[in-house]
Amino acid sequence: MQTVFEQLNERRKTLLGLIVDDYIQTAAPVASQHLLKHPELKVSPATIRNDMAELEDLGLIARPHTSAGGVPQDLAYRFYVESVASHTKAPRIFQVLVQEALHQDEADPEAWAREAAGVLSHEVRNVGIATVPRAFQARIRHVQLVPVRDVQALLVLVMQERRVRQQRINLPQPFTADGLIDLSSALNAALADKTARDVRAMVEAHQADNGAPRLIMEEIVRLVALEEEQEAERHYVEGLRDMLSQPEFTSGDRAREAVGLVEDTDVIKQMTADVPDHGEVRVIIGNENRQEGLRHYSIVVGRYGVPGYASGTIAAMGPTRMDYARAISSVRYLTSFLSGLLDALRDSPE
Amino acid sequence: MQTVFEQLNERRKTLLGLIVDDYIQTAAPVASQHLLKHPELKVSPATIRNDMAELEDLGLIARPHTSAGGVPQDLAYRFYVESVASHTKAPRIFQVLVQEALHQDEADPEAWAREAAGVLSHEVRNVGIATVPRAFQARIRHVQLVPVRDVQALLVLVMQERRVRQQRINLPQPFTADGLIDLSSALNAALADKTARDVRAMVEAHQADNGAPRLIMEEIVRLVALEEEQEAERHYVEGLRDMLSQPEFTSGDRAREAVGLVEDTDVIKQMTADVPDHGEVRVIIGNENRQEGLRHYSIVVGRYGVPGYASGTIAAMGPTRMDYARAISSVRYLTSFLSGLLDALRDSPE
DNA sequence: CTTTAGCAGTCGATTATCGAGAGTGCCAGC
DNA sequence: GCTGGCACTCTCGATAATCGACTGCTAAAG
Repeated sequence: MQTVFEQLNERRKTLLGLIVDDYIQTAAPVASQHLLKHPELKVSPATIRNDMAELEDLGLIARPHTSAGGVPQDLAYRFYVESVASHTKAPRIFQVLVQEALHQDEADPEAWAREAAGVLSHEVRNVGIATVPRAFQARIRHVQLVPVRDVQALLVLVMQERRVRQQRINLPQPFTADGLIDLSSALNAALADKTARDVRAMVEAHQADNGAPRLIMEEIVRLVALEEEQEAERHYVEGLRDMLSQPEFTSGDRAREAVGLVEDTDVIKQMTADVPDHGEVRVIIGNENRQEGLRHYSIVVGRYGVPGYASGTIAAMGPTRMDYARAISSVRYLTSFLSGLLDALRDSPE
Repeated sequence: MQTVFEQLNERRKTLLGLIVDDYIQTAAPVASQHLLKHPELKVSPATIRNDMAELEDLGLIARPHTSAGGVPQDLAYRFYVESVASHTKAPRIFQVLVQEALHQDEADPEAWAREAAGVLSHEVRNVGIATVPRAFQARIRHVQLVPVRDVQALLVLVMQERRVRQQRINLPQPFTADGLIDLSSALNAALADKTARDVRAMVEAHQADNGAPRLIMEEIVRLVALEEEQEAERHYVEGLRDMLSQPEFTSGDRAREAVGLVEDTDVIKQMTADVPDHGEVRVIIGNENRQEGLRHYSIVVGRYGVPGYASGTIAAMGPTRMDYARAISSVRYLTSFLSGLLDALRDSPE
């Protein structure tokens, strides 16, 4: 793949970059005459036409019809992302915006994710997605049973990285409020700092036991396991409206298709399932997507978090003709900023 | 307004009903010849044309152009809703569907709302909206402080109708886990069965006090008050995709407009703000909407709940040409079913 | 071998025209 | 008040024509 780009001389590389730039901005096939406006190109339109014919042969651009301008193909975007877009920095204004949006909810990772998705979608004028950070190995920090009624209680789990998970459970026998508090204390002593695996081992060690504690511990195992599973990732999706204002969605059919994709939680979940390492930003362009339906979309996805502790995902989704420079820099900035927040959360006093 | 309908003789009334019926199904202007298929009308097409001219004069139907069929206006839908649509019963299949969907989450009003919105949207092939039930006068059932870290805790409030509200709060001084449990017990003893007003009075009575308890109680007041306020209603919105499959949204612009409306939480909140009494179902048609943007939409909204105890809202939203009979019967069935669930929740053993 | 100039040719988009078909409005008669 | 009949109107789809934008190619120059 890389060899394709190596076949290009310098002029053709800059030409390709300019074509992608133009197309990203105008959404219209780029004509050779139009490219003359760029001062970098000190050649005649005929030369440009020759070069474009070459780019077409290499599969980098295509033409909607015989006498039309060039439209970048997935491969051209890949080139653009590798050579141009990755070196951009997020604009200062965006940085300030992020800081203001996220410093409001001091220590609430759930709110961070929501805000991040919103800010990102606005910035890239496409869909923004963020998952709530999830622990690598979920460890229990605190357990509490809150009475709801005598045979039902609310099980509140506070995880090591301060995420809170709650679940109503039915009790096998009535409990008084005091009884539950005692039970909570006992559970706490036994379970603090334990992982799902630990708890499961404890449950199995006491096969003979039954009654309330066992039932509750099984529920705890289930919740902690959920915490560890990919499927359980809570995510926020914002800015469908922004994406639909892009010219590729003027047709009603395309717009409807996009709504279907975004409303389908499976699609979103898969999108955030296979993410790069911390700090890295991955760009998935058009056909590189595994999912059929995303063939005309690109995704810029990054992971934030603290290695070995907790991590979440930030992604921008839009048509393949999206502003990669902006998307990549925005996602990168958001991941590093959120990582900082998470890190501070971890280091904060016990 | 009622007088307009009184000017119509029986035949014209059934004619109007049939026109609305047809238009709801086909989304195309209804021609006089097409109406002949209905056996109820034992007259010639010419007579029908005369009658339709009359309906047009009264503003009940309009024609897109001089030689086109009739399109019902808001007023005609109003007539249709009053005279026809209100008497329909929800089909058995739908009832079973609702029962299955809602019996899964035994005693979780939050989940009920989510499921209800989804089921409704599917049934009416439009957007379904449901709010989580909210107490009339929020009463505290139980208070619990769960340690998160030494200067931060999770305040969990269980309300009288078993809704759970949680909020992280910062503590003015470090607390141990045991200290928080003691504090929780004290708070519980003092606050069980109290309303926001009660708590506020207690706070004011102890002006001199300060420190943790006072701070926490102020937070409790805020939360309980939120519980009582309209703005705090959590709601679920489902089925945008279904609505966009309606023919009025084939144009990209219309589709985009709809997405904007649904993504705008303000619009949804206003929609569920002014609701009818328990058991009643209100239909708001086109221009009857207060909000400019909803001029071409209708909303079928109902309240469920137990009077004097708690209530929530169920609504279907779609283009004015929506299946009112189906929407009204579905909303009515859902409200009564959810009311039953809530009632059972209240009567359940302490 | 690369670049340039010029020109013919291609294709999409827009506009115009036309005919068919659907459906109404109205008039005259029952 | 209802009906039959007929002329008129308007939309919709197909076809054709024109315009303009751009390219591809060829041949000459660097």
